Formats: sequence, structure tokens, C-alpha cells
Amino acid sequence: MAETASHRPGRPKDIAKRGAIIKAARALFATQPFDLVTMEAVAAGARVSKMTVYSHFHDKETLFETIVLATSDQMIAALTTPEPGGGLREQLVAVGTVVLGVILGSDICTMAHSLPATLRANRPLADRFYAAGPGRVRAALAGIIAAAAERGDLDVDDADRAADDLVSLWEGSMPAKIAFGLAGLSAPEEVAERASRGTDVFLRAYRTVRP
Amino acid sequence: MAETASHRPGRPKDIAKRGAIIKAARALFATQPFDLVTMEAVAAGARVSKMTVYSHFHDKETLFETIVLATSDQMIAALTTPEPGGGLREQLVAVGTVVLGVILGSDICTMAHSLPATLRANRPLADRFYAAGPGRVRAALAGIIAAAAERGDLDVDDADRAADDLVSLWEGSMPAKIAFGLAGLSAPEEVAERASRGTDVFLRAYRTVRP
DNA sequence: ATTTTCCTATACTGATCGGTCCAATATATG
DNA sequence: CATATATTGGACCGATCAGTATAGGAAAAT
Repeated sequence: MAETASHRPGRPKDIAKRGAIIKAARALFATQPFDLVTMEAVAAGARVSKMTVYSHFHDKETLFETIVLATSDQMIAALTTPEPGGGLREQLVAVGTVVLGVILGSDICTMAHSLPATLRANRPLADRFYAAGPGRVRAALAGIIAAAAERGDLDVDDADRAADDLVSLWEGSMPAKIAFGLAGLSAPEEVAERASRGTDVFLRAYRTVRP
Repeated sequence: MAETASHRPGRPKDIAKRGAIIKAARALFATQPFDLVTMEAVAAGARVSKMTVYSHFHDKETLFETIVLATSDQMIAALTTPEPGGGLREQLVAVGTVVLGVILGSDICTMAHSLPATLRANRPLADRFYAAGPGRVRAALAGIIAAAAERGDLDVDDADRAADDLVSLWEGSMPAKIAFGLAGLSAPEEVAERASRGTDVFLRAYRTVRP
């Protein structure tokens, strides 16, 4: 069935331009609310004609959805880490480093703060974004924590809330500060340090009391 | 010097209308990004003519600033609680209940999420809002925690980060969920429950190890 | 070479919205 | 009473911007 990708006559669309448009649009949507982002600005940022933008994306809404979904996919890809075999602390720190790296090391944090207001009118998209990002992380962590509790390594009553606690301890006030522009994106060393320290606090709170 | 409030001739401005405008504007700004809020909508919401809005506030920017500052003041007022004399846990739970009540029980949570994107162009206002809200809370908590550490009631190395941890544990993922519309404003019982549970987790992590 | 499609540049439309102007009316002071 | 200001409702201006139209040129397929 499937021939080479393009079996149509004529000049094919330039896939690179599509990527440039997405990249430019993401940068803009991450730093400005939806309505301040003009299609002209997107086109200019991608070094492309406005008509080309409209040839790749039917309208602004579609472009925005594409950005959100692409960001969701990016989070999913980054957060799907193979389970290491190390001890519980190493495992949690590893996950935390990845999670914080995604959240604090890219535009996602800023974007996530802009999203809710924009998506008040597009509930399904908001759900999908949340599920792909924060929701996914917490679910995965709850699994790890429940397993550790099963083994007697942790003293946990409610794994979901414990997962919530852990993520909260990792993040601290950083997302808010970044969103408010009071802190820049975090460097990898800071990410690692936060993941490590947050995990320690978490383990102190939920350690098993050995008799 | 000061006579009665109005010594000018002519009809005085209706202070109640000003309040209605602020109230309507806050509701709108809390649920929509800045540019989607039309002055017509504000006027309609306040049951007032558009010209009246402009007679009380020179332009949209001024109105928005007024809202943000009023919200800041509201937070400051709510967060300035007299110190109770109870034990450490009771004290922390009391503060946490107030803090969470403000954050999760009003429009502030939604608004705080909309603010950063809008205020990218108005840095001083963003600073002031953050200082009045999250900044103030963390500073006050750091003081309480440092004092407790001094007394040997807590084993804390960095009071500021510990305060960060405590607030994070109180909040959990609630602010994000509310902002995304995945959770409604919290009822007082839930607020109290969260404050209590978060404090317990915090105390387990930072308890002093009695030899 | 020819055809088909893409890309650019520019001009344009239509709608929205901030902000103003104005004439009529209401409500306060003196 | 007269006077000064507030409020209203509507018409209006100007700017911005999403989206369209068009025409000429560029690139790839056959």
C-alpha cells in the first residue's frame, strides 16, 4: 500500500518549515497569552510567509492545539524512563531528575501556567495536557511508592497522596517563581540537587519505623 | 485640615459603583486572560455604563492594576494572623488553614495562574503580587520554623527551604488542578484536612531525633 | 518540458475592542 | 434656585489582527 512518502506530483511541502513554525509558535505561546501571539509573529519567527503558516495549520486554534499536543508528547517521551534496578532512593531520585528536568529546564513550566486560562474554553485539550504531564508523573510514582510500601520499605497509607507529596517536594516554589519570572530556567545541577533533597525529605517523612 | 470627605460641589462619585466595578472585574480577570476581558463586559457585570468605568479608572491597565493590588492587600490582611500560643503543630496547622483557605477557597488560585503571562510586561506589579502572597507566607513560616529549630523542636538545616517544603505539602497538586478546572474551589473541611495532613508529613520529616 | 504544487509578498476584508465624544438626565452642594 | 459634577446610552474613531485573495516565481514530480 504505502509507496514512498510522496506519490503526488508537484512540489512537496517542506517539512522543515513546519517544524520551524511549531518551534517559533511554541516559543511565543510559552511567553505570551494566546491572544497576544499574532500569526504574523509566528510567521516572522519561523522565517516564513504567513500564508505558509495557514497552509500547514488551518487556523490559529489548530496551531495552538498542535503545540499543546506536541508538548504533551514530549513530556510523555521524556517521562517514560526504563526502570533502573537500584535502590528505592536511587530510583526516586532518577525519576525526580527527569521530571524536574522537563518541568524546570524547558518552556513547559511557563507554558503550563499560561495554559489553564487559555484552555478554559477547550476542556478536552486541558485534560489531555494534564494527563500527559502531571497526571502521568503522579500515577507512575504512586506505583513505585505502593510497591515499596508492599515490600515494607515505606510506611505509606495513601500512595497517591504520597506521590503528590513527593512531586510537591521536588518542585517547591520553583514553578511559581519561573512563571512569575522571578527565577530563570534551572541548570541541570540545580535540578539534580532539588531531586535529591526533595527525595530525602520525602523518605524521612515516610520511612519505615524499624522496631 | 480635613473637612468632611466631600467639599467639592456637584454630584459625588458613587463609591458603591466603584466597588461593583472592581468586583465584576476581578471575577472576569480571574477566569479569563487579560485580553479576553472587555471593558464592555466589566461594565455590564457591574450594571454600569462603560463611561462610568472610565470615569473611575483611566484605562484598562489601571483597572487591572487596581484589582491585583486589592487582591494583594486581601491576601496580606488574611495572612496577618495573630500568633496563637499553642504547640508547634497547632500553630502550623492554624497558619496552614488560613493560607490554604485563601489560596484554594477564592479566585486567587485561578488568578495567580493567569497573572504571570499577563504581567510579563509589568514586572513591578508581578513582584508586588508575589511578595504579598507566596513570598509573605514563606517568610513568616521560615521565622516560625527557625524558632522551633532554635528550641530543638525541629531538626532543620535551612529554614527557608523547610518553609518551602511545608507550603508545598499543604498545597499538593490542588492549585494546578483548580487552575486547570479539574477541581473546584475547596470546601473548608477539605482545607482543614489538607493543612492537618500536610503538617503531619512535614513534622515526620523534620522531627528531632530524640536519643 | 510540462505540470502540479508550494512559497512569498502584498493588499484586502471583516470583526473586535479600547477609548472618546456628545447630548440628556440625575444628584449632589451652596 | 443655580451650578457643578456623575451617570447613561449610543454613536463613533482608530488600531489591531485573523483569515482570504491574488499573482508571480520556485521547486519538484512525471
